[in-house]
Amino acid sequence: MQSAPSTTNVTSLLTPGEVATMFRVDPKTVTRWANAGKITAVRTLGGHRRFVETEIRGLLSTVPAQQG
Amino acid sequence: MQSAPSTTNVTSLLTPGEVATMFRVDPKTVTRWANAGKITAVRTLGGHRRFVETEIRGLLSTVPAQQG
DNA sequence: AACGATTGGGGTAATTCGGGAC
DNA sequence: CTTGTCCGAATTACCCCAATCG
Repeated sequence: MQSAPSTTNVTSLLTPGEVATMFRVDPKTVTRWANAGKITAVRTLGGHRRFVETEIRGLLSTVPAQQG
Repeated sequence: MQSAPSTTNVTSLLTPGEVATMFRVDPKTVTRWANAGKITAVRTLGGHRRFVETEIRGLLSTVPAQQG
């Protein structure tokens, strides 16, 4: 149980394209998931979406074997 | 371009149709293999399956040795 | 202010899912 | 025992173009 800092939040955000690549789907599909509330989306000031890496990786279950 | 996050999972995934074409079988058959646990399947948030390319390639040929 | 690339939104075709039977 | 096809429904992919991102 490591306590994180207070004011600094080191949350890695992924772009729709990144998430789309991880799931092998179209970026538009990731947008659909966000609209459906299936994934948490952080909106930029311009309206673009950013996704929490930890959440995405958590959704990417089954832990496929590492290539190599 | 955004960036090249090293933390991003670089696992290549294939669609049922892709795997079906590689094995020269019906996509439905690939689904049966996944249901039987014969192959690892990663599900999208919509329920569609994605298969690990390395796993499929390994199944296609037991030993991907160099071939004339 | 300008540039290249990505994203968002809407709409339609293609693919995939799930079950049951032969 | 395994595979391919049928049906209905859901999900996904690709088309357009304007806006946003870095």
